Amino acid sequence: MSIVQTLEQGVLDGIRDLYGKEVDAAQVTLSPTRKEFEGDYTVVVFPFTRLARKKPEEIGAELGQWLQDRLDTVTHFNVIKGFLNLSISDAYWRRFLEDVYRDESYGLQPARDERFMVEFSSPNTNKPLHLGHIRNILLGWSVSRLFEALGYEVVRVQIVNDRGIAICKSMLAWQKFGRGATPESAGIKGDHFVGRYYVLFEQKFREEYRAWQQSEAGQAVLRANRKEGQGEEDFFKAFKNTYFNEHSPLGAEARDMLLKWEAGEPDTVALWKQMNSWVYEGFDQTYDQLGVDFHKTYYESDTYLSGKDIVAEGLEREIFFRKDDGSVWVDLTDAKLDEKLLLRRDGTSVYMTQDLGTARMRYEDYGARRMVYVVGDEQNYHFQVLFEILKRLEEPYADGLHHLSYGMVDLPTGKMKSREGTVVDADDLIAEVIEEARKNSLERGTLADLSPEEQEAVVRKVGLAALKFFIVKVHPQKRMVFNPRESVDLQGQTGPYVQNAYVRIQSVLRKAGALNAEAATGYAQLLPDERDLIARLYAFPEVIAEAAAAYDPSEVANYCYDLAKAYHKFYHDHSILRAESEAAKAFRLQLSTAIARVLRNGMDLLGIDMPERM
RNA sequence: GGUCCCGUAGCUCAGCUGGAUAGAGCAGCUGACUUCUAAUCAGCAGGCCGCAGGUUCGAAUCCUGCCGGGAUCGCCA
Repeated sequence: MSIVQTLEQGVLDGIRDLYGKEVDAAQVTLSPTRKEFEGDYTVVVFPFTRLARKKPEEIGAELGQWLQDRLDTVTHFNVIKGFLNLSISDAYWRRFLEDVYRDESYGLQPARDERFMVEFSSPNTNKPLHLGHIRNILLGWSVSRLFEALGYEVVRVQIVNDRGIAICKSMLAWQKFGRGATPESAGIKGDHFVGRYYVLFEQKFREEYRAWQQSEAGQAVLRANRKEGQGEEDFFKAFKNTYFNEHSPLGAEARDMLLKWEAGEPDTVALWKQMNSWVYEGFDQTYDQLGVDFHKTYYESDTYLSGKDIVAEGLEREIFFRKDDGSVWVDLTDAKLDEKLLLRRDGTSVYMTQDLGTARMRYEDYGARRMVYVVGDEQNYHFQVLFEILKRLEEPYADGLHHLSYGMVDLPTGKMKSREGTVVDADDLIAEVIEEARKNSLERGTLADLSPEEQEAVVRKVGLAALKFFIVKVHPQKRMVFNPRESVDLQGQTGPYVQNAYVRIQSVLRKAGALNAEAATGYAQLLPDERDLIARLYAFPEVIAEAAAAYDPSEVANYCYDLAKAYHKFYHDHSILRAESEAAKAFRLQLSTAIARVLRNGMDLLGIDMPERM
């Protein structure tokens, strides 16, 4: 039984014994004692005043004495107002520390035979990854690591939107204007290369549209369709889609391309494969830079027709219904959701149809009864509906679905807008943070004796830590402001700050030589700072469990930061290698080793690597 | 307009299953490196926790209403 459980149980027993009353475990508030008071854990006794009919101070004193008398782990206590502060014995803490010291994988639960799927990233193939994807990827990766830490077998998947009109635009632009160029010939990363043609298409299309607006045909449409009081510019802005679909030669070509693709026309399919393969090469490089990978990639070109069988099945079971025009719907008004279209009247699927199909497909592939979708919060409603439908279909995994919804990433100047060119490119950003780390490292000169390759590895770890920590420390649900200047900061509440605590420990350990763990046993009287550090280590597994339960990596990030901060202070205030005794030195080395391990394991859950030096 | 999310220091964020005097970082000012990596530490200053009610021994935290910002609302994904 853990110390927290022991104390909780002790309080329940104590109340029963002292006052003859039963207390619900939920009424016991047990929290780490605040720094300014003496003690390790604090019980709030206010809730017991009513049933004991005594003053809080009195109850605190009686309960404290009761616990001290009966529990070996509680050595003394003090009562301030309604707060009972309990002190845990040094022996207990020392034993616990030894356990952590010996356990390489402290905090990680043993494997259990249960699969857990996490879907994240899920890019389109018409443009490179950007800052928004980075938040998505980091969240998805961390959550998958969190559940691995709980012992699940996690399957990481992405679903790539590789089809549709967007990629056809790129294909068409390349065909018309590319002159056979390749990423190699152009010296550009594949995803950026293809992205350029998408942009080029949009540019050519805009030119075409503008010319049309001035033409007789365009002006005639304007005269016939403009609304009362609508300016010419406003009209054409609103008319853009219609123009693309009904008037534009380029639009016609792009749609024609899509039809050919759907018909499986060999040349079109070959071109499509070629361009997408360029994109995937580019994505893989970016994923590699970020240190993430997937077990399985699903392609929409394989899945976009799926789900129709589920719709038919739902119709038969009268979970769905058909309207007079032939379209198929589900009525979720009794779950405070709307009616939702599942199949168009021409029998073609919509996004929801496809998602139903892929959900079942993935269950058939992996049998995961729990599944997390990491998708931006603009799709909250979509997932509410999707999950509700799957429940009504009584899919076996329906109760294990979760939409990890996250807020948009804004810039200090406002929203990212592709049209205004303010989108922060993922590759550029990664290069930038690494460059910043490199500059700082050179100034310090601490890596001078390492080989260029080793230096580079450190600089990469530091730069990426800055970027990743900056993003992952924020609660997913919140919109966040990404300040590029602050994201490359290496000081303060940052990834490198946490790394630095680890590096300091490694440096001390290198100088210490072989550790005589036996000697630590002689260190009887722990300092308050040492007790505080051990108690923090003690909380680690619980932090992981809570972060996983809340699908919230930021809890781990904040924990790591707090631990690193506490250690930095300890390091500053107390000498380790020149401790007052051999026992103290051995103990502090042991403590430092354990802290380094938890920092490394914790940051690993966030996808952040620790350098040995920096 | 309906529904959902957010609102804490100048800025970026913790704290939210109710508990002690609301915490960090950045920015500003002051100090600490011949001593284990100063990417560090210590200090100063900075707050009607959006507003107003309610519940409670106790509210940043729970409930209601309002204000401000954002997302979304049947054939885009």
